[in-house]
Parts: sequence; C-alpha cells; structure tokens
Amino acid sequence: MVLVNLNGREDQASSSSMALGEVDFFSDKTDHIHIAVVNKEDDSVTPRELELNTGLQLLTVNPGSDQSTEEDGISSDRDRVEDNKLDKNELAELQVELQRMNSENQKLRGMLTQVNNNYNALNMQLEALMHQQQNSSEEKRKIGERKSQEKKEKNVESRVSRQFMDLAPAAVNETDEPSNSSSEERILSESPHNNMELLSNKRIGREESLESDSLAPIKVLKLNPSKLPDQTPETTMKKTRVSVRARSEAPMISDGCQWRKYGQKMAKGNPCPRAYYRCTMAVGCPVRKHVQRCAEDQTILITSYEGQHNHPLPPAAMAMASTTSAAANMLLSGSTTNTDGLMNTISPARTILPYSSNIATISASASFPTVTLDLTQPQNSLQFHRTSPAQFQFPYPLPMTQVFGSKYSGLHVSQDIKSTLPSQAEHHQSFSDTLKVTTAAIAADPNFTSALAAAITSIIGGAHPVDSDNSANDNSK
DNA sequence: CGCTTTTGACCGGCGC
DNA sequence: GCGCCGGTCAAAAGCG
Repeated sequence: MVLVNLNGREDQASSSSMALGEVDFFSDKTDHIHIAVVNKEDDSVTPRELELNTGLQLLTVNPGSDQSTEEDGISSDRDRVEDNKLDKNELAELQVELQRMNSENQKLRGMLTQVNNNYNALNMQLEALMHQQQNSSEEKRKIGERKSQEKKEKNVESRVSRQFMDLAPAAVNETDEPSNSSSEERILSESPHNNMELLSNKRIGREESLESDSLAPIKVLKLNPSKLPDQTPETTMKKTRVSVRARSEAPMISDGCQWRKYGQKMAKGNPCPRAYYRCTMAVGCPVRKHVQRCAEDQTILITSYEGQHNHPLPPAAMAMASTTSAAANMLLSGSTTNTDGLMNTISPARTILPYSSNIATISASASFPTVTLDLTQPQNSLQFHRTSPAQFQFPYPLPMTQVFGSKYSGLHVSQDIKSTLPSQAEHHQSFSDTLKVTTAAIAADPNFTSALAAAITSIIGGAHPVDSDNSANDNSK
C-alpha cells in the first residue's frame, strides 16, 4: 500500500487512507463531510474536530437530518434516552476510531517519508549512473589528471605532517611520511555504509525484508535494469563505509547501540589496536563497527560503521544511524556521479550555504569508498574531498545541523547523561555536539538535501511513530 | 551459569 | 605463487 503512494504527497496518502476508514463507518451523505474534517486534522485530534464528528454522528443516526429535532420532540422519553445512549456510545466509538485513524495516519506519514527518502536516494543513484555512463570516457581522462595532482598534494602533505609530528612527540610512532597519509586515509575509510539502510530500516519497518542486506541492491537493480554488471549497487553498498572521528578519552563512543567485541587486531601503521564490534541489539543484526585511535593523535577515536540494522533503533542510535546513513547516501551518490556532476551539485552549496562548521572527507578509493566525518576540528570549513578519482573542497552550512541537533541531539545528550557517569557524560556531550555539526554538514550536500531534509523533518517533527516509540523508550530508560 | 572479552588461528583479497 | 594485511571465527578465560 505504501509503495503505491510512493510518488504521491503525504497529504494525499493521509487523506486517502483516512477516507477509506471513513467509508466504513459513515453513510454516503456524511462521507465527504468527514473527509473534509479529516483533512483538517493533520496532526492531532482537536476538540473542534470532535465536535464536528459529533454532529456527523447525529446525522448518521438520524438520516432525517433537519426533521430529527422535530421527531425527537414527538417521540417518547424512552426513545429519547435510548437515542442519547446510542449517541454517546457512537460518539465514544467515533472518538476512539478517530484517534486510531489519527495514529494510523501518523504511522503512514512516517512510512511515506521513509519511502520517499529511499526513493530520492535511489533516484539520485540512477541519475548519477546514467550521467556517469554518458561521461565515462571524459571522466577517465580527468581521473588521470587528478591522480597526478594527488601525488603532488601527497608530497606536500607528507612534508607538512612530518613537521607536525616532529612538533608533537605524543603522536609519534608513525614516522613514515607517505605511510602517514596513506594509512590515515585507510583508517578513515573504515566505516559504515548502512546509513541509508539504517534510516530506511527504522522507518520502513514494513518494507521489512527489504532492509536485509540483499534488498537494497535488488531494488536498485530493478530501477536500473540496464546497469553495468561490474559496478552493481550491491558492490557499492558492500564497500561503502562511514567513519566518524571524534575526540574522546573513552575506549568507545556511545552511539546508542549495543555492541559485542568479537576481535582485535593490530593495524599496520598504527600502534593502537583496532577493536571489532558487532551489533547485539537484535539477533543476526549484520551491522559491524571497528574502533581505533588515530596514530597521529591518540585522543582521536575513529569509529567505522558497516552494515544495516535489521531492528528498531533507540533515539541515540538513531542519531548516529541517521548521520551515517546520510553520509553513506552522499557517498553513494558521489561515487556514482562523475566529477562534473559532483562539482556542479556542490557549487550551489557553496553559494547557498556559506557557513562552514566541520570537516567531512569522502575517500572514494577504488574498492572502499568511505565517508569520514571529522568531528575533531574546531569550527572550520567543511571539506569534502575525494582522494582518488576526484578532489574537491567546499564549505558546508550550519543551519541544517543546528536545526537537527537542537531537538534531536538534545534529547540524545540528556538521555545519555542520565544513564552514564559524569565523566562519560562529558564525552557524550562532545560527541553529540560534533554529531550535530556532522549531520548539518551532510544535510548540506545538495545531492541529498531533499531526502535528508525529509528525514530530519520527520525526526524533528516528533509526529513520526518511530519518534513516539523512541520517546517512550526515553522515559523507560 | 551465562554472557562478554581475549586472543591466536584461519580465510580471502590484493599487490608484487 | 607467495606473502602481507584486514577481517572473522571460535575456544579459552574472565566476570557478574
């Protein structure tokens, strides 16, 4: 049902669904009146709406309409009492039904929002792929040029980082310059790719199985039946990661999910071990993450996410899931878009969103495209930078971040603080702050503005069923 | 006792 | 083909 309305407006879906409900309970004459009332409802049941329904009910009970008053006067007292009882009963029933339909309306709206998000994301992927095909030859040439540029830049970076390391003994251990940049890039690129799926999973519970690993790719394939076999969405999705860099003394940042450590390894070029975790909030959840401290600055914690949750997420987890999801979406769109397209879409951001807040790095290596959300930087300009095929920088705006963070992460922070030690609360606070900025930055990506804006709107709106559930969870906690 | 963490072994991908 | 490396597995140990 929801999929049918995928391209429609929320209002249409809401009114149509409600209209269907009305048909079951009212006669022909009252139907359109009820629909009109329902259209006004939108978000909540107001006393005025109840009054309207009461009148309608009376009409239903007494089809004679205008004559009903006269008939009441003529009828016996017993009939009048019975009528009143009936009215009250039906009124109560209607109120209950109205509430039920209202909640259903909200659920449907949330589902629709989620579906729209997915649809927009897939649409962008499709467009990107088509565009990529058209300009593949040109892109190859540009990639070659970029690689040469990157080499030059890496040489410069190596010199700079060596100087930095000389100045910062604490960050030692890694003395090899070239490996510095390359290793960091590798580390940064270890993150989650499910974000998009995380968002979808959560809200679209009804797409259910769609959210399992194989589904997203399947959907894309359906949309792109003629796509290249060697660059299938499945491949892209599996390889895409999102990593978050944040300053934290704690061994692991709290992202709202439950994790079980299943391995630890020493990564080359980093004195600190890398810990591997899998999500244990639900049996069989494929989401994994690994945590490692930055070799250059061990106060920086690099957390990488991979996979998609197959279960509902708590609010705190939702924040991270939304962030990483948006980042992954952005990466996917960027990775499937040729350089020109990417640049074109980015340019508007610079003009429309002149503010900058943080740094996000897109590391689109051949096999592991990743988005790195750098939450360690002060209020710098946000840089998006593609290490392999393309490289670009542009500022990102704060507004979206602030809007998103104001309500959402506020909730997240307070919740975490309640449930954690004071010292840990500090970390959560900083993490939440950085999360705000990151989310805002991601939202600024023109490629995903519409999809993410819808997601953020649904989150901030608080009318979403998932949000309601989350609120309940907050209280329970 | 059950769950989590630790840790060495194993496997697959990738580069030389 | 071989070795390196990242990632995962699974038995053992630890912990409440």
